[in-house]
Amino acid sequence: MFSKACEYGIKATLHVAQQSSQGSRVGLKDIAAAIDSPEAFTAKIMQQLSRNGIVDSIKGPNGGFEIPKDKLRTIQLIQIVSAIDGDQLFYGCGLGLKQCNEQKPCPVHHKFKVIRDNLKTMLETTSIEELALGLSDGLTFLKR
Amino acid sequence: MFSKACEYGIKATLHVAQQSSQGSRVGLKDIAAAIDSPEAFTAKIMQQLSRNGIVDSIKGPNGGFEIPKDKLRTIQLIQIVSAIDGDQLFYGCGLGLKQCNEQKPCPVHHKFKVIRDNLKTMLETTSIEELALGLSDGLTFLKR
DNA sequence: TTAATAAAGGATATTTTTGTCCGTTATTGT
DNA sequence: ACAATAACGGACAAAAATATCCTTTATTAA
Repeated sequence: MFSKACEYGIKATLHVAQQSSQGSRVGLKDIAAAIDSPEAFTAKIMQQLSRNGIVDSIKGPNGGFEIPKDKLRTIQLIQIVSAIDGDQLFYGCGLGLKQCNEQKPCPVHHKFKVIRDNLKTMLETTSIEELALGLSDGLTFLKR
Repeated sequence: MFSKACEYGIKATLHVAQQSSQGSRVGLKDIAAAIDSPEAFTAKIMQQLSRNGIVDSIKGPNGGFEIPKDKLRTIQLIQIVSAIDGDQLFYGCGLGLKQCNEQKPCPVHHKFKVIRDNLKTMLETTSIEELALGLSDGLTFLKR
């Protein structure tokens, strides 16, 4: 469904969000440990998230990554997915046709549209904040 | 969503199905042309489909691939996807966790389950036959 | 101002996916 | 039997995704 990079990106963002909601800034090592991901690769993904304005990055001692508390509520899952994997998943043809639309649909076009629209809506309406809450409450997990 | 191999596999199967419903057997060249795919790579995929009993393959002159008419109705999309991409898409964790279930769910577990179940049901209930019909009727297309 | 810290970024390596090439095997018609 | 046909299968090649390494840049505190 999502690329490995995107999976890491979502998990990393959620960890940063959860820590930010507690007022803590987190470093790369901490993130990689929390989500069980390769550190250097995760660094690349954090750069993408930072460039896309999803997390703030601070250099130097006591630096790290954070998300301002008032911003938590405004970030939806789809922003992370779009930033890392693009939006081919939502708009591209399920069978990979260059052009596929209502006028000239592939055989699965209509059936797929329903699924993709559901997925897109779910990602659009799911905030980082609500998911981070589940982590804080110990109801959900980022590794294992 | 699906791998390129799987996209080719679905398109190839549908082309074979459509031709089989007209009583014609089709060769590799014909398939690759019909679905606009690399011939040699498509050959590998046809082998997988053949080994998995999704298409029959016949060697020698006038050989090629076909699906017995009475079998068309019984093949669902999910068989092709499972044969080529496996069922990680339906059962694996959306964030790539090794273990992710009701007891120890990832943050998107519940929201994802809905989407994946919808997808799985759609693939389980969509037959090759009905999709091939759309092709025969000129309502849907395998390339462009 | 220097040393330490931590992210940024460029270069490189590894693995997986996608794609190609070519000899082998089975089948058919002559 | 023989030549032609077409799928099979193994080896190889290219591209993309994943992952690592190392130097540079910014920031902080002593």
